Amino acid sequence: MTENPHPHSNPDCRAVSELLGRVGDKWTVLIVKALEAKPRRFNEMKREIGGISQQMLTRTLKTLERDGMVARTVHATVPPQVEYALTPLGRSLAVPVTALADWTFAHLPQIHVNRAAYDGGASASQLAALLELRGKITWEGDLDEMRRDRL
Amino acid sequence: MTENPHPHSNPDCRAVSELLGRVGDKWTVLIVKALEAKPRRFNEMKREIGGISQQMLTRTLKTLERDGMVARTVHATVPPQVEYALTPLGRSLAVPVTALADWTFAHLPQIHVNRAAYDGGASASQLAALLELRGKITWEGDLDEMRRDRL
DNA sequence: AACTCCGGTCACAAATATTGACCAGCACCA
DNA sequence: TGGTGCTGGTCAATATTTGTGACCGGAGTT
Repeated sequence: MTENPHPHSNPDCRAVSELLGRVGDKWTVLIVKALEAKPRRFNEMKREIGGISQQMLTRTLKTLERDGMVARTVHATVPPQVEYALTPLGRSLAVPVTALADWTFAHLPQIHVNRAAYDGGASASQLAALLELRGKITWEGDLDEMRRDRL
Repeated sequence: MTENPHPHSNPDCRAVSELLGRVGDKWTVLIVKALEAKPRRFNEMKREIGGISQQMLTRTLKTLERDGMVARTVHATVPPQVEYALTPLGRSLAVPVTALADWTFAHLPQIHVNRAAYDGGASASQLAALLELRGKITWEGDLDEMRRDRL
């Protein structure tokens, strides 16, 4: 309590952690990654990301817009198209976010093996063998279901 | 639809996004950052991070352990001490996570200005001026309260 | 004897995420 | 002329996650 000479002690932690919660958010990362390539329209992103609900997409985009990372442009065309693009700030965010996404992608198989091993050593070796053979998980959902059953 | 030559198209997206949800999680980031410096014990972390409930700390640590990023060691001493440390995988995760945390810390003031500006241009300029003068927000909670009032 | 710290777990309440329906306008197709 | 689908959303209800406070046993402290 009386001691906090740590580099990231309480006062900063609070504000940083709040922002981290948004910036490191699952959907935020995916949206930033998507917009990094090129600006997109609403449903275009929805389709590409896949698995995101309209509401979450709307909400996350609105938050990102508020934070000044995404610019929202309404083209008053026949069917009103709304284009989302990364601002300079958003583009600077894309750097660490991309790093995180790349790490995630690179270590995904390893983590699935770890999970299987943790959940029950029984079939873990088999799964590990499978992974060795295939180099990558064929359909990640299968593994997820397996672990859910065990939990 | 018929076109998805994108580097991160749907099938992978699902698995990646699930993992991103954990890896980019607010508490995960803070825990990894804390453990990056040195291994810690349970209540030690709880005190240092501050604002995390026991349950969330337990839960997050358990998840990290399952994913093989954190090693849990129980010292069967007089009061059983539990030490958490980053595994090699965890340490490799610390790299992008640190990058994200650093970005967050660096751009925190800017984002607070953006938010204030978005919420109501009225006091935004004043806030911006304040920020210019101080170089950093004195107490972030104040700004948060302001924006909450507006929403 | 009463209190506190250790590392949790449990049940419950509150916040948050996701689902699915719906909206209005226009285009395409038959 | 009516059915279908696309545009970018909003809304209510529900599922999931997160946070709260109490409790646990054992040991040391006062």
